[in-house]
Amino acid sequence: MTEFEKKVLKAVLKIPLGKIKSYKWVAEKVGRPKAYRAVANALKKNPYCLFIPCHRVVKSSQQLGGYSLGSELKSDLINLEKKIKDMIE
DNA sequence: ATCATGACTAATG
DNA sequence: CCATTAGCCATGA
Repeated sequence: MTEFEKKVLKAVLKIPLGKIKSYKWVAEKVGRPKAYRAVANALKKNPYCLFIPCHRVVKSSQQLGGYSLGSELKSDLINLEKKIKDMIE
């Protein structure tokens, strides 16, 4: 595991329930505003889906990006979390 | 050191 | 809205 990857994962862990952030946002968070592409690589390499909410990371245009376990699952998870959030509030 | 590879982005036609 | 283009960067071979 490289330092860069750790930083990325840490940043992703901070994304709150029901919210989504862009790859660019993560890149800036780790101090490398232009490494959004590398960020995508890191997420792809570390499918710790149970602990790292990588499904909350989408494209900058709010468009659903990719997902190692299938983009449909990704959107499902996003909607699910949204419901959970509303339910709790 | 060099090269190819993306879950990308922004700009342009 | 869709296609193309150039820029960008960590990572592995």
